[in-house]
Amino acid sequence: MERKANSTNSINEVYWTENCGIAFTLSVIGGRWKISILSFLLNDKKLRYSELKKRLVGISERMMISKLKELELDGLVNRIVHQQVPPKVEYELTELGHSLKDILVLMDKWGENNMMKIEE
Amino acid sequence: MERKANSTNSINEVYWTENCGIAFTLSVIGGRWKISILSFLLNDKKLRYSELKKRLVGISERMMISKLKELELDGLVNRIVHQQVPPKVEYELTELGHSLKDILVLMDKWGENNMMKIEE
DNA sequence: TATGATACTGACAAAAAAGTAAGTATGGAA
DNA sequence: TTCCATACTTACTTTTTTGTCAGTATCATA
Repeated sequence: MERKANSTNSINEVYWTENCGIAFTLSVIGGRWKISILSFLLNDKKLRYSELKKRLVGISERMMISKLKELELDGLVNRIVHQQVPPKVEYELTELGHSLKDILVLMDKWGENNMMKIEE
Repeated sequence: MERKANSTNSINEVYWTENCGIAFTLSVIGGRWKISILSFLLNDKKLRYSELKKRLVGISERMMISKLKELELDGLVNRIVHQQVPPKVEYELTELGHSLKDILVLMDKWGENNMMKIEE
């Protein structure tokens, strides 16, 4: 979570995300959980925190919150808070989030088609 | 490099790459360097190890080799060895590698379009 | 006989990402 | 008055990825 601003690692990442659209896109959707979150929101339109968590098999509270927060900060998802107890918070894609649809669909197809060819 | 086969981390990754095309695709092109390597090979057709390295600003020998090896193992690049001294080794995309073109192009466009909207 | 060019290797260290476990706040229902 | 459900927090540990640095092999050429 804490990034060392001038580690070589960080310098390299910044260089590439600033100079390459693909690297930038990857920085936004990369990692273990973000694409799964985006996919579920793409299908289900709007989901409560707890509903999303149920779908994300294996995820921990910490990852849930931290990835949702990153996605929100990046403007890909909206966080809708209902003032009630117990709390109810829903998540949905923003327009920007929706604009990733083509990429996600293509990636899904490619994966489905080639999973069997590549044995990792 | 060494993965603990039954860490939760690894279990989660396996679960998602096996059950989700997108996650699988991400496992193949994710990380700091792979997409850059693929992009350069997509543009330049065929490149020597040293030529590729020059383009990959900031990369170390270790990362070069290890990422090239992974890409080769996954069947995305061909490694062409010329029997001569000093050594000459060229890398090019396979057909499978080329089939990622649409995804990479879309990702590039999306990144270029949205880089300014998202300030990280 | 030493040097140079190229494509690597390997042991180790730092950084980043992911996971664990135990909390907190709220107000209505039992 | 204690308990419950939900959406988080927080401090800490483990795992994974990335980077550093100093090698190695080959043979033609100087």
